[in-house]
This record gives sequence, structure tokens and C-alpha cells, in this order.
Amino acid sequence: MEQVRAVVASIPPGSVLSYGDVAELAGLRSARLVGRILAEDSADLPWHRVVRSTGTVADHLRHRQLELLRAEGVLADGARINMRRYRWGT
DNA sequence: TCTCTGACTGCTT
DNA sequence: AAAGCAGCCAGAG
Repeated sequence: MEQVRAVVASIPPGSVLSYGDVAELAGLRSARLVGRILAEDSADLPWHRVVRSTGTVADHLRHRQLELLRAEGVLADGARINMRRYRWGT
């Protein structure tokens, strides 16, 4: 999980990754594990740059996350982010 | 140990 | 477009 934190911390502003992407880059097989790790402690991480593979976000985070992303230039089309455009490394 | 529960994902209805 | 379903990992009771 140290890897997970390292990966998330390395996502540049204006870009996003899906939980699955982070899991893969960190050498894990489960996207859910990534979400669980962030849920425990994401205080010093740019957690808002991690979204679902579809570009949507969990309800309890939707408002705050989209707001933080908007501040970095990642504009959401309603409640969904344009992954084709903002996904990191593609 | 077993069961339940998610900041998830891809596939099929 | 929306809802169901089966894998997925680790912590809590």
C-alpha cells in the first residue's frame, strides 16, 4: 500500500487515474483495495485525482472532488469526467 | 475461521 | 441508459 500512496502522490495536476490504474501501477490486483486505502488515510495525498474507470465518482465525494478537479482545470461534464481526455499516461 | 462490507470493474441483460 | 452479478483484498466483529 506504500506503493499505492506513492502512485497517487505522483499523479500530476490536471490529470486523473482510475482506481484500477492505480492498482496496476502499484502492483495490486484489486481496485477496491485502492479505494479502501484512500478511505483510511488520504490526508496528504491528491486523492481527488483518482476516479472510477467510467469517470464518475462515489456519491459522498462527488461534490468536493469535482470542485477540487475543476480548480486544476479538469472539467466535468455534469457528474462525469471525460476520461479519454484527462486520464494520465494515455 | 466465517461473514459482511466497501472511495471498484467489466460483462450481460 | 440502467440494473444485476460475480470477482476482488483486507479490516472488524
